[in-house]
Amino acid sequence: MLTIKDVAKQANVSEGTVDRVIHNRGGVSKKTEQKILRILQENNFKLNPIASALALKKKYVIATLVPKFDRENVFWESPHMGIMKALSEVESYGIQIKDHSFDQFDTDSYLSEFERILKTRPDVVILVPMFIEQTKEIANRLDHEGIPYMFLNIDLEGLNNICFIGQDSYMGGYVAGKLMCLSLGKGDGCVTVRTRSNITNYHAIYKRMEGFNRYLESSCENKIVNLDLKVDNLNDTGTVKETLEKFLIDNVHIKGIYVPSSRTSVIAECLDVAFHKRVKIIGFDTTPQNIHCMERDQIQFLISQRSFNQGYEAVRTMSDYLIHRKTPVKRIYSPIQIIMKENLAYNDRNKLSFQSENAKVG
Amino acid sequence: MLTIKDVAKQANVSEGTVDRVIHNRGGVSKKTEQKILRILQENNFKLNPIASALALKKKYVIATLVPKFDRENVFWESPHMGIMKALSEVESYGIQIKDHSFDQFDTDSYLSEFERILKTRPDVVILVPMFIEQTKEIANRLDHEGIPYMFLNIDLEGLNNICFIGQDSYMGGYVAGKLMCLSLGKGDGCVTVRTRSNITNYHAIYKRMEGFNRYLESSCENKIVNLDLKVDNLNDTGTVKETLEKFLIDNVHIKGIYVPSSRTSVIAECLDVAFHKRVKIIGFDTTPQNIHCMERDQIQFLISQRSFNQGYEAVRTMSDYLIHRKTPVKRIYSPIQIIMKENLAYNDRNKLSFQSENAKVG
DNA sequence: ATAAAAAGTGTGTGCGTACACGAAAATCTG
DNA sequence: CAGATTTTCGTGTACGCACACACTTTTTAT
Repeated sequence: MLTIKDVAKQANVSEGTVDRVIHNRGGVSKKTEQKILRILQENNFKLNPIASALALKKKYVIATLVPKFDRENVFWESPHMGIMKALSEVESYGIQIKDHSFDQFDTDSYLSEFERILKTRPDVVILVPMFIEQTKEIANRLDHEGIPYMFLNIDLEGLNNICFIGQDSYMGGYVAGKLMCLSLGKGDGCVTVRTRSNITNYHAIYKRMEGFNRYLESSCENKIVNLDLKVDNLNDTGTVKETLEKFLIDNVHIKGIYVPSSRTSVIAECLDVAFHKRVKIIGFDTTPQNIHCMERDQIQFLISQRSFNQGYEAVRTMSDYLIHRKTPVKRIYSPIQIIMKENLAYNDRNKLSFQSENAKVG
Repeated sequence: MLTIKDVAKQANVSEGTVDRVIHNRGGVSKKTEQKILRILQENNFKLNPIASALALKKKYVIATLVPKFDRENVFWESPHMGIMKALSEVESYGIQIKDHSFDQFDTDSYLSEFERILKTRPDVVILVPMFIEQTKEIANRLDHEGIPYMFLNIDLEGLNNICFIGQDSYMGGYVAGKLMCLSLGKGDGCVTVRTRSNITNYHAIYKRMEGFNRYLESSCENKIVNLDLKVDNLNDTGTVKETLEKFLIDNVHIKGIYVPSSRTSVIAECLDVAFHKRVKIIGFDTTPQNIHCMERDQIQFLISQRSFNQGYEAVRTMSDYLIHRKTPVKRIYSPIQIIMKENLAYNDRNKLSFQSENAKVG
């Protein structure tokens, strides 16, 4: 492998001059520059990224703004772990992460946590744009301050984010629709369970419903009819159970339940065995609770989005952007994974191995 | 971040001594060692992997032995690209790759290429154990020479490989069985297409058939019967078409075709439109040809295994093993991905982005 | 006291980065 | 046009951190 020293020797200049040519720092005569560039190209010179990283003592700060996770809402733990995994890989390149979290049901906490971020003046921000209006405001401020930002998991259009990493929600719903059609027979129907508490994260949920309905209308041979059931509060399992079972008793042709959110397990767990024999549940994301239900045959399909990887890639992408000035593509779509009991165990190995690594340390 | 220098200062010894404690090189009195270890632990000291990599000028050679790919058998291109992608990431750590390939229908080329590998005396070998008997011989030789080796994509039991990376073929078939059941109705049947030319790669194919049959027997409500159809030579599309269409005409209840190999497209492409309306095809791997068929609704499902990632992870795992002495887990299972037309586009982004990166350069 | 083994030190190396500084050329001043 | 000043071009080198080998000092055995 050719080194800067070698190039310098060949060009009869010093290492410093070669370095300045490589990084376009100026202060080199055109003649020398051409000569050096020629040597670089002819030998297909590549910087040794290791040595480069070591010498580069510049520090970068990435701020993250991601919803809190807790026992009830565990989904966001996974991207957060991905972020931490990526951090462990890039921190020796001078990348620091200041992670901030907010209550996904409270716009104020979203904004106030953002204010804190601004004060620390990070180099870039990775955020989950949970609320539309507030995000517009935030984006505006960031544009004004000249701080680049990327959206994680949720996509909002018309803003100047340099990148989005996440699933195409519409197609996620579309795939769910196909799976529902496959699972049901002629004359069967299904129901979409909507929760008021999820209106905050309206965009993704809405797109998932839209895609689902579109498939049912356009491509389903059996002409399956999809009804709508509103549930007020998912934490009040008693009422959920009551509402749902009453609905199922009133509508005997319903053989499928579609839950366009990651809290599918709440629906699955409140149903009695008899109903599980009758209805297939299709939902989203492989949270521990959902996995638990799936293992016990209470959930038929989950559409998963490698959320661990989303966090991981977000940080890696931003690090590349900061260190190597590599502008990312505008949208990085996560795969639409179809998870069922039989392939569940082979999913998300990255996350699992990261967990066990950390377990060893702690 | 604490450095070796800091630790040395704290412990009143030189950097060299700290280094020897960290790497257990010996030559340090117990007293000093304890003192240093205490400081390391208390401050949760971690080596700077960047500096470490730079200082370590040891070179490692990884030899790979993977089937050739060409227009007819394009599957193996994908793991090979993964290998190259990983190489680009680790070559500055002193990792070199000598890649060797063999004809997957010719045991002699397998063995002779292996002989060449042995002569170069690599530090480790990554190989696709395509032939059982010959692989036993190879494994023996490697054991004898003390060269560690790992299996890629195909698993053979009872040998001393330090690791296997690939799919659980049995479960892959099992999942295919479930998808077949979902796709067919009561009274329908399906057929498994076997090719003689694939007997070489007997193991994986066999396991896929086994898993498929097991699902049909044990868990399929509709009691779908699976027949067997042998096809001599997949390259002779005329005969394949004839055999297959005759079979389908003779067995009108057959509504599904199961192809337990990556050359699913060959079957799909030889069928006339009329048959495509009637039968659903389920196969393996997202080769360009298979993708092409799927986009045109000629293939219903593909079980995919992230083969690009298999190659990638194989090299990364071995690099970790060589550089950090990190012993890998015995089996690293790839996900069992369910691919259909609707989620096809979101699959294997890694591979695509690697392709486009290389396109820019070339 | 001397040899031998053990313990510990000092330093050059890997490679790119960036700054302080030197040299040469170009521009300006009277 | 001599001399001073600025600009342009280029050099030299300390630094980041771990590694490993040659070397010196201390301890132990003889």
